[in-house]
Amino acid sequence: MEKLPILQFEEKIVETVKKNAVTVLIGETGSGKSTQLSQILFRHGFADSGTICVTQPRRVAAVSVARRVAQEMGVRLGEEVGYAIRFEDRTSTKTRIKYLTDGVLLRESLSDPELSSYSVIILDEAHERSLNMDILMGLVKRLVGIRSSSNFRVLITSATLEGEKVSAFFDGCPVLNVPGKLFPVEVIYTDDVNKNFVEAALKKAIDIHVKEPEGDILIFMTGQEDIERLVQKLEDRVRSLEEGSVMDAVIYPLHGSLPPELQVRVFSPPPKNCRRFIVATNIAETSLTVDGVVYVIDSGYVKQRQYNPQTGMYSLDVVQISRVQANQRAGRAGRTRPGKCYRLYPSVVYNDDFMEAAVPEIQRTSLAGSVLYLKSLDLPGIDILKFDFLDPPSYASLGDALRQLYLIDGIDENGAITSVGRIMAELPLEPSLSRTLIAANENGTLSQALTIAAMLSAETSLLPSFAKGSEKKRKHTPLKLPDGGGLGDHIQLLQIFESWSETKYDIEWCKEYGLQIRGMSFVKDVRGQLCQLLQKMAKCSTDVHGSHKSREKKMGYRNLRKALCVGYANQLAERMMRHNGYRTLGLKSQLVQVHPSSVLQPDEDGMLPNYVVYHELITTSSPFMRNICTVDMQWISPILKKLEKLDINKLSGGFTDSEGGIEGKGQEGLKKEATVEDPAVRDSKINAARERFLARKGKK
DNA sequence: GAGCACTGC
Repeated sequence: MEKLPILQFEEKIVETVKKNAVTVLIGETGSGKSTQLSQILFRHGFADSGTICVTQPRRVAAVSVARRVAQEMGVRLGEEVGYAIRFEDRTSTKTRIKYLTDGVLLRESLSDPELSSYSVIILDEAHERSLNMDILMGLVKRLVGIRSSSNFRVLITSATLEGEKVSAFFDGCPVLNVPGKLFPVEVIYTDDVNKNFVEAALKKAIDIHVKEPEGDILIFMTGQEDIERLVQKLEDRVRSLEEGSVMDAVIYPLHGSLPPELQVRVFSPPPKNCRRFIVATNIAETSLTVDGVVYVIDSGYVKQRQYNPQTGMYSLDVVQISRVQANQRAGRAGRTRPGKCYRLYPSVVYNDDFMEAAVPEIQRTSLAGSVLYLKSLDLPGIDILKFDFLDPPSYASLGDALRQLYLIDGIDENGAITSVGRIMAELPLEPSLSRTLIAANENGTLSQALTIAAMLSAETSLLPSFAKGSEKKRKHTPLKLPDGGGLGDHIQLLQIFESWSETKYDIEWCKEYGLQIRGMSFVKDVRGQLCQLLQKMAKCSTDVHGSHKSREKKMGYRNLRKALCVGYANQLAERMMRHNGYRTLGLKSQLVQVHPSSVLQPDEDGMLPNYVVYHELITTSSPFMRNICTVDMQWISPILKKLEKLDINKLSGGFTDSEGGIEGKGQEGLKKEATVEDPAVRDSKINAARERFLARKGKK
């Protein structure tokens, strides 16, 4: 085997790590950092006083890299080299090198805040900036100070463009560069800003197909819709080109909601003399690697989910990619031989408009869970509002998290974590669902609530075939699923799982009802894990098996919905007097609709229920509530009272040093947010850039 | 009458 580039730097790496508590390593794709770094340190005795731990952003990566390292070291997987991912721990007391997902490491720090079993922590692929990774970086930075007397070492690997920033965060620690083994990729820009990237991609792809030698083409689009459109157009055009003038072609869509058996098609080699067109989302950027790609076409866009802490609303927007992402996409063309990347945007857009890196998840998501988690760690002298993050979230976002947590009893009016909050933090669920479980345990409906929590955790992977157009293609229409009995989507989810469990988890049953088997077995696993955790925590007072099932059903699942109402205290809505629109009940009232996917139906008078709780707000074509459960008016009055008493300055307790508490800081928070989160600001920025570009072009 | 990008505990 050819020597991996990183091995030439072995001495340099060892020397640097010996002298420094923290080292940043910039390693391009193919440098071998994920498999070699741990082995290098192992060879030089860094595992003598503890385990070397390496985090990976994805489960499959943790497993496959561990397997590879075990093989290279000639040991059995699970012994000297092991891995730990959710539902699966293949480590033993012998383990010296341990691969795990960042989520698992974060959970471990709950029971061992100093992560004392590890002599070295390697945070791999830190530039992906997942929420877990950002919190880990903050925690690890603190550990470096606390464990300074020991030989505790930290390595952080990142992409080229972000390394210096990470180094600055770790007090200017050294940065090592390790080249990759990629082939050169020629980058070709367009002269114009393309209004329609589907058309532009079509033209470019056909152009390559006709003019360029063999090699597969990978095209980056934003989502299922534009992928299907482009695939259709490509098929039409390719068919019209046939009759011997060009080579054959096959066209594959590739995105997350594609059933797994269609996803894996891209891994089987193409027929001879046949060019493959793979039209993909950013799933092909990092998660899946397609061999044989020589040409990449990059639309320059990606679909991103963002959270607005002012309104509690999520939206899914098409946004410009970052330079890091653009380079990652280009790199996909150079894995097997020199390649070409066609960017469907001009170089000035790349240079002047693209952000260096994507907005990190910590600035795009609700922080209730993370804030609760950090509070539960009881870090002495650490105020969550002053926590040292690589990119701090806005004050608005932190304030929103505190408000949410207060309303569901996770923290008290002074912002201190409650005993309920501690239990919530132990559960691998969002706070609203863990609070629901606790309430359900108190009113005898825990078993059903567990099922709902598990179903919601897997929700997107359950109903794949509900997508547009697939109705017609399917051979038989699936049997009709339970409908929640007029009580809403949570009850429907419960009924679906219960029906399945009555068949003893029969796979055929899932097929008949059009449910994804993988999704359903994931639900079963999650439910099992939650049961175990709760039984361990409570010792006596849990009833995870549910002896009151039939009684609950007769009562219209009253206690269960009551428990949901407690957990979703921050997600209440009231129907408007004369129509079926709703207004959310909270600090900022929003006008929202029931999402069309809901099972909730109007009654004989054409009216929807008066009061509901919802799982999330999402703006697509307009603002919607997704996953809705009916509740009674009398359950919500205590919540409304609590809402009146809410004092955000008290909640953010201790954060009143100079500017009069979090409200005073709020403005700063808002401003900051506008630059990273507000779509309107982003759009005007794109337009301005477009104008700048056109003006420049006009001068020539 | 509308539609979910991608991960993870």
